[in-house]
Amino acid sequence: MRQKKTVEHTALLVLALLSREDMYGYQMIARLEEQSDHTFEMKEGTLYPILHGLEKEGAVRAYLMEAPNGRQRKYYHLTEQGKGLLQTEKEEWQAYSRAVNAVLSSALGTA
Amino acid sequence: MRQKKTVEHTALLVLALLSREDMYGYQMIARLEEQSDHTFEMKEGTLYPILHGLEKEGAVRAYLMEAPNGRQRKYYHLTEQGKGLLQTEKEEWQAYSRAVNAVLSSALGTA
DNA sequence: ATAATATACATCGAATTTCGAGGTATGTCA
DNA sequence: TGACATACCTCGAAATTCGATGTATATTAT
Repeated sequence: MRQKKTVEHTALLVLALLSREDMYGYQMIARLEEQSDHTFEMKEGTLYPILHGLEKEGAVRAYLMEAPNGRQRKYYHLTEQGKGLLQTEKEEWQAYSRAVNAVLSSALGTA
Repeated sequence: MRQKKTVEHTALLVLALLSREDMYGYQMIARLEEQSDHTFEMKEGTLYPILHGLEKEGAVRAYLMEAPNGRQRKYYHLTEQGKGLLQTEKEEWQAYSRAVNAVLSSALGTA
């Protein structure tokens, strides 16, 4: 049904992660898993296209950096525009979440 | 990324509505809109296929009833099996919601 | 009386989102 | 040297929702 645009919460999660620090893809998957207590297991086939989309929109900026061991990593940085997007999507999530809970709380006690 | 099965919360909303009383399709759309403070605007093209699916699964049972004005309506009743499904999906939603909030709360203050 | 609107059901193709499977390459460890 | 983890990527398939469209009946306005 989705309110206006989308309940595409995956991008929201990525933006939230990047608001703390620059990160690379593989790292995001791991962070999401720990921070969500193993509820989220985002797949690479989901994440990479999202990152590319956010980059195209100007919400993130990518740069290559070498890890201490010599491996090449692609870090993503949240732009000012991305911060705005995060704010918007966060509010959308809160409205969505509030609405689901409102419907649920009027449901009869399934424990 | 979805935890195990699905974040298909639409069925959850329908099941929650039916836990209170039997309802017909058109009524559900209206109830969802008011109970969610206009956040949800479920479309008929979304709802009817879901109802048919839930019926095939045995979560709801349909019956025809004539409205006081003579119009024919198709009411849906939540079965015992449907109550079990509601319970399961409710728990899934709670885990999902908790996880999103956990990631968000560790994000930097976007107001 | 008639036209417009609201109610009420339904289906179908298109768009969006996510996954699963597969591919490439490099670093580490047995 | 082979196995495994890290790290990036793409593509087709599956799932979900919407928009459009169709049918039919009741209500309201003209």
